[in-house]
Amino acid sequence: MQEKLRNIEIFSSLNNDSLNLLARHCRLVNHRKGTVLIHADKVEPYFYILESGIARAYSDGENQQITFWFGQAGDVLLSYNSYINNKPGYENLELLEDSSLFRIKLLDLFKLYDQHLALANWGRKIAERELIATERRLIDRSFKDATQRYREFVNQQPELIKRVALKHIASYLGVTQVTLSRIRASDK
Amino acid sequence: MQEKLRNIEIFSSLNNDSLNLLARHCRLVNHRKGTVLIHADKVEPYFYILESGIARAYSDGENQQITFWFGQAGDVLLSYNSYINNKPGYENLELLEDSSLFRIKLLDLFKLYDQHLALANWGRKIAERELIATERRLIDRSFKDATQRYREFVNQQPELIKRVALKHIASYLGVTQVTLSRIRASDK
DNA sequence: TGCTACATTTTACAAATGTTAAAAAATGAA
DNA sequence: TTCATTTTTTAACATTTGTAAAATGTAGCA
Repeated sequence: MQEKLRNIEIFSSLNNDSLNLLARHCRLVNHRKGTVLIHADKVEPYFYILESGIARAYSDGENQQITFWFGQAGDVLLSYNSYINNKPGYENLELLEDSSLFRIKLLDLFKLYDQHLALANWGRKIAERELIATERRLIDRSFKDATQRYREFVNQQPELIKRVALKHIASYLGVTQVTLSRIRASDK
Repeated sequence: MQEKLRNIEIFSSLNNDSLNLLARHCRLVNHRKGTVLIHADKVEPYFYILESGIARAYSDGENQQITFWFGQAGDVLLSYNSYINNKPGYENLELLEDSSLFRIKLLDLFKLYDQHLALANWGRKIAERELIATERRLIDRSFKDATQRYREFVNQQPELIKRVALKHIASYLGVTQVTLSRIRASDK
């Protein structure tokens, strides 16, 4: 198992001992496109690391769903809200393609955090990294208009543009699908 | 020092030993309103915990500044980008009132993270908590219009409304000051 | 092939927000 | 207080984005 994990960027800061500890609790599972791995209205017992495939995190509103995160191979799929507050939250996690994932029990992760310094710091860095990315997106909503945000998304996430439905990308960028269509039309 | 720290909510999960370790590196400093404690174009050597006063984090654009975070007594003032990537970033931190703050050298914090399990987990939880708050704000930008965002801000942050200039609150909410004025006018 | 469901684009119109400039109000210092 | 500065509001107009509905495109399947 640890050979497979070793290839994933997010584990590169871990030495072999720490990685083995994680790997011991790790199981490789497959799920089909459309599977909702994490439900907003439940406290889910697992977190995942994408081995292959694409996922999105979304939040349900009255009339719409907002996609606020995309995950690709190597990314951690984790409902931070349910995991920190031990309560159902606002995050759903859905697979947008048939995927294979490493699955780990959250209880095991917590135990590792409480026993193993390197893993606690690894978990800290994952959250910090995600925080910076989210903060930047929030700032970009103010600094950049929808057209700029779309163009940068195209440049920075060429894989996602190819493989993800535009309706999801529209809500990720903070506009309606109609607006996204207009942007794309004027970009030709 | 640790008696003072003990009163701060963010330290409540730490036992006395851990808190003492932190307190040993902690110095209480005072700064005047308007002081920029952390500059986006520098790698700053300290992080702070607000003892009293109010602060904002902002990012500079060509024609405007975006305020993306407010801090009040008990909050951690930290440039995550500079601290994670060890590079200048996008975050400025300015005091909006005369303030007193606990100041700690980031190098000391890093050492503590690498040596002390409880503190590493403490740092992890701070980042995770901040991540959830930021994620929610990003989602709210899509789900709620400016009027709703303003009203919720008023309800949830009554202190900030009283003490912070509206121009900063406008940019925090993701609208121009003119729009915020209109919302306030129609709310009477 | 033709049917079905779903995704995307287009259109026309409405609503929200931005821009610019100026006036009014509030703040702070001498 | 008075003056100068800054903040906030108001106004008029431009632009962007949203909404709803129809048209078109696409993929899978019987």
